[in-house]
This record gives sequence, C-alpha cells and structure tokens, in this order.
Amino acid sequence: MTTPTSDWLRLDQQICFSLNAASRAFNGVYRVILKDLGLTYPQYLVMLVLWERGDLPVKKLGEHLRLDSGTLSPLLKRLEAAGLVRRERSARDERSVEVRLTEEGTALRESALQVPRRIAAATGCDVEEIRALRTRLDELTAALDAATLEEKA
Amino acid sequence: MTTPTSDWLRLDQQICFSLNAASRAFNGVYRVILKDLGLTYPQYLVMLVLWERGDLPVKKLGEHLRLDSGTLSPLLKRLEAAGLVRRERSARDERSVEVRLTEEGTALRESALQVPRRIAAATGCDVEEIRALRTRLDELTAALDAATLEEKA
DNA sequence: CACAATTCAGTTGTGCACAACTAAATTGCC
DNA sequence: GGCAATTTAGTTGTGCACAACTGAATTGTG
Repeated sequence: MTTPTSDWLRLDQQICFSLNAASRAFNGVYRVILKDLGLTYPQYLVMLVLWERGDLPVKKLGEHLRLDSGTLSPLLKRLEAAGLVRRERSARDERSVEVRLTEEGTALRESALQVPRRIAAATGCDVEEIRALRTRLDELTAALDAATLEEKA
Repeated sequence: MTTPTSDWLRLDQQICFSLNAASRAFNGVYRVILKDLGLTYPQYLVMLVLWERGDLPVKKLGEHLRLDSGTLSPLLKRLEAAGLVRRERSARDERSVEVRLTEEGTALRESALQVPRRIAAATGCDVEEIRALRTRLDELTAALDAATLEEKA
C-alpha cells in the first residue's frame, strides 16, 4: 500500500502547517504573559540563560541559543536600553563583549518565576508530558540540523 | 515530591528553547530545499493552499494559514512579482481581492512534488510518526489558542 | 433612504531570523 | 617580529509576524 505522490504534498501541507501554527501559538501565549515583564519571547530566552549561567560574552550566549550576532546585537541593545543588561568590552580580549545583568535585570527574575506555571497551564499538559515533548523536539532538531548540513553540501 | 519554584524556570528554559530551536531547524531545512523553487517557507505554505484549494480571496487564505493581511499583503506582492500569482479585485465585492495562480504558479507544483519526500527524509521519521506528531501539535495549538484568549481577557 | 457598524485589504512600525559582509583584535606560523 | 588566517561583534538588507491603524466597500437597522 503506497501513497500517491500528489497526496504527499497534502500531507506536507498538514504537517508543516501544524508545526508552524504550534510555534506561533506558543509565541502568542508567551507574548501575552511576558507583556507584564516588558519582554519579548526571544528576550525572555536571553534573560533565562543569563539568570541560569550568569554573565556571558555574546558569543557564548549565541551558542546556548543558536543565535548569531545579527540577531543578538540589536536584541541586546534593546535589553540594555531597557536597563536590564550592560554590555562591556572584555579587557582580556577586546573582540569580546560581556553581557552583564544589572540589578534591575537580576531583580526581574523574581517576577519571572510565575511565568512557567502559567505557560504550563496554557498547554494543558503535566510536567511529564512537557518533558516528553521536549525530548521529541530535541531529537527532531538534531535530525533536521544534520540534514540541513547534508542538503547544503 | 514537589519541584522548587526556581527549578520551574530552568524547565521553562529547556522547553521553550527546544520548541524554538525545533521550529527554526524546520525552517532551515525548508529554506535549503525550497531555494531551488525560489520560495520561502511561508510562500510555500501559501502555494500549498492554492494548489490544494484553487483560487481564493486573501481573507480565506488567511483563515487557512492563520495569517492576517499585514503578513499576507507584502508576501502576495512578492509572489506576484515572481509571476506565480495574480491579484484581482473581486467584481462582486470590491473589498475582496482574489488570489489566482498563474500558469507558471500552477506549473511550479510539479517541481514541488519532490519536496515532502526530502523533508520527511530530513526528519528521519516515517509517515506514521509524522502523523502522530502532527496530531500532538494540533492539540497543543488548540490548547494554546484557547489559553491565549483567556489570558488576554 | 440614511447612516452607523462591520468587513476587507493594505500600510506603518517594531521586533526577530538569517545571510552576507565589515572592522578590529587575536592567534598561529614562519 | 611580521603577517596571514581566524575569531568576534556589529551592520546591512530581505523577509516574516503581529499590533494598530487607514480607507474603501458593504451590510444592517431604524
């Protein structure tokens, strides 16, 4: 039992639409919830990394988030304008810029503590389901990243 | 056995990073594969809907894709500039704009037929796994959309 | 019929993703 | 020590998402 080629296109429509929609729906929930904190979703990701790991150079931040300087540089400028971080040229290596939490940025973590519970509630999943989904997504990302490199070659 | 509040933040970092990364990884694979067709991922989504449903007004297109005119108007202009669609004011209702496939746009479907197989290969999943993931994502989207409305209220 | 409310596409402005590039600092190699 | 290759941020340009708004056409109601 094989699937006609033209039906593959319909299936692709469904899966890639579903993924796109899910991603944007998640974004939408975060947008609403993060509005109180004055953060966008990508800005929240950056703050999470800084709260977790402490001050980091832009390069390291980018590695954790898989984002390049083209995305991070303007984003960090906005976080700096909002008073949440400072950016300081490293003395040891003048190419590098250290991103440091300000007091205000550190303090914001307290308000952020309520975010995950609200997000979890919005998904309607329990912690184990979320963990399972995360694992599934990570596998997928790994496969896709590997495939992207192959396709490019 | 309960989880400390501060660990929730770490879990949130993981799940929202994973989702974001998966979404971008998918985008990356599509970007590489669609390059041959001269389409971006969102443009491909629009073409899929048009191939599937035939000519549609912008409004209907937006409902299928959950995109508003702010996103679609410029995107459709680019598809028109590429010669894949035409946009024509409806005679019956002058507010409405019909998006019609050109011959070139219709013909592109033939080249697109190979895309889904390449994407499926990139995910490393079989058809059933893809279907299951799709179902999971649709459930999630439904829950998230409902929650977004609640949060806004 | 008249006119307020709604619908529809489009525009504007902000922010993100990413490719391609620049400029400056550092490292490695001879 | 000197110089090419690499590393690091940043900039520029394109495209998408979305909120807020505009303007024109249509619909509904008195």
